[in-house]
Amino acid sequence: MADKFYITTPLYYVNASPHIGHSYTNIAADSLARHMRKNIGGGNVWFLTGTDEHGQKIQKAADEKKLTPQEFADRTVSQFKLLWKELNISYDDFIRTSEERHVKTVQKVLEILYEKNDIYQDKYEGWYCTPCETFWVESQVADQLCPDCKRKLEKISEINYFFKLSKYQDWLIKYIQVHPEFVRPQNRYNEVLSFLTSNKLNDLCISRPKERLSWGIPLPFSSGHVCYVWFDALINYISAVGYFDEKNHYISEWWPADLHLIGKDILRQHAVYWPIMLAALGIDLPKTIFAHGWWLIGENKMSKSRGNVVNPIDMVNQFGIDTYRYFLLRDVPFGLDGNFSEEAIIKRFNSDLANDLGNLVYRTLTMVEKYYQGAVPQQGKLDEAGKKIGEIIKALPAEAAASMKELGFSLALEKIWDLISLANKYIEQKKPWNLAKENKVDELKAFIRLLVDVIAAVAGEIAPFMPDTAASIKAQLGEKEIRKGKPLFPRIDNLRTDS
RNA sequence: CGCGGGGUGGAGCAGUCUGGUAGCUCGACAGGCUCAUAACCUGUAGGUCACGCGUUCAAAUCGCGUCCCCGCAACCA
Repeated sequence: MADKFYITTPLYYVNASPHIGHSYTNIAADSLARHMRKNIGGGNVWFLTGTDEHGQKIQKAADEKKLTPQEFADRTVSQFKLLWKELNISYDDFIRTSEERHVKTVQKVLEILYEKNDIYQDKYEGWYCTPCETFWVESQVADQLCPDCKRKLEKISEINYFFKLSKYQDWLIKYIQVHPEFVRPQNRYNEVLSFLTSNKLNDLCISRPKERLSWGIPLPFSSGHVCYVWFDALINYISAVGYFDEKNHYISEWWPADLHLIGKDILRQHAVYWPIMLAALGIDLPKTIFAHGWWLIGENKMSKSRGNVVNPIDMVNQFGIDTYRYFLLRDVPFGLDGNFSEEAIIKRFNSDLANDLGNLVYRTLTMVEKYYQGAVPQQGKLDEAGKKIGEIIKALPAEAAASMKELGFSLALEKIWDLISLANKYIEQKKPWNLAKENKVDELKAFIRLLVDVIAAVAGEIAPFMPDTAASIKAQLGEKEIRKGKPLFPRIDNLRTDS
């Protein structure tokens, strides 16, 4: 039974400011966390996010700004925290890989695996790509260029430590085969499985010599090395919510994670390295790793070099928090890539938020004011169409929950909007202004009350996605008397094309 | 023989696995209504489902082939 829900986002690398992609992951995670809190109780949900702060790139970036790596990281961390506040991200914990609790756990993990001989020392001779921080074996390299980035590789020879990924490859394949829910969506699952079955895993080099990199977690068994960032970073998921006891058993009230939410670019680390690390430690695996898609800017990939990176704060300032959250979760099915543009946001804003939702709330409350001086009437006898809407209201939470279970944010919102649209149609059908003229008192009362019930239900269901809007609607509905406010989403006038 | 995604009314997409009236949102046009944010409701137009061949009683959907588009340096969700 789902009596607890532990959800994580990736730890964001602090070498640059947050962008739309970071915000996408956290908004999705936040909506899910809020949804689950509603369903299983706030105390049963744990939502973790944080930052990944070690490694060469951070050290380099810090050097350029004449800061220590820690000072540099602190600056970016405050940007992330500010953004999460702006976006109403309700995380329960924020972990930084530079924190003591994390460092200690990583070192413990290293010790355990070293004692177990799953980490071994070897002389590494081969090719190293400094910008990528990646090792390559002879067979992968052509023309002394990095297979990934095509830049020149360095030939190096040094003592390093390796984690025995290869030992667990067959085990992992079997595990994934019998756990179809381990990686989602389906295409990513297929991708991982085919990668595992068609390649032989190399052991993972998990150390970096200190002379090359000092900004990292020191290996407990070698004073000359620090830990490779990915190996360090993944451990956050357990270092944040538990500890190892004297017998090296991992103790946690939250682990295993129910969901690791990630972007599609970091699937391999999460679906291959991480489960093997856990298996080697004798720790349960997370239930599901879900890799979502990317936002393309117009038709292009977002990239710093193209200079088309979208700043989430700008979007929030321009369109509002809830509009931004709604757009990201509604416009594209979770898992697929999407096209981001201001035009697309405006379109969604005007049609879904202003015309459908905002207008329904506004027109309904106006009728409550006009016909009942602001007092919401009692429920009454409904016609067939009205009864049907009543049933849909009752069924909506379960409908939305079913979609959310599959991380179908877009679908869940569609279902909510189906009700909104139905209500708008029903108004047209009942013509309340005629009921009022014809003095059909009971029918009008029951009708208006149904509309209010629709709005209340909608407010309840959109709360995980648009917390402020939901709160505003609830406030406007009031206790006994409504307190109508200004339109929730005043239309954005397209004619205004100033610069 | 590189890998992957895709080509469905003006735009964006669903449908393809499990063949059988081609659906949704936006846009356009017309009408209705007035409680409402020029909103809402109804209706209309618009598609040889990239192309060819094949399987089948029947193909957007299955098979084979062809063409075209996008991504595949780093940063990074």
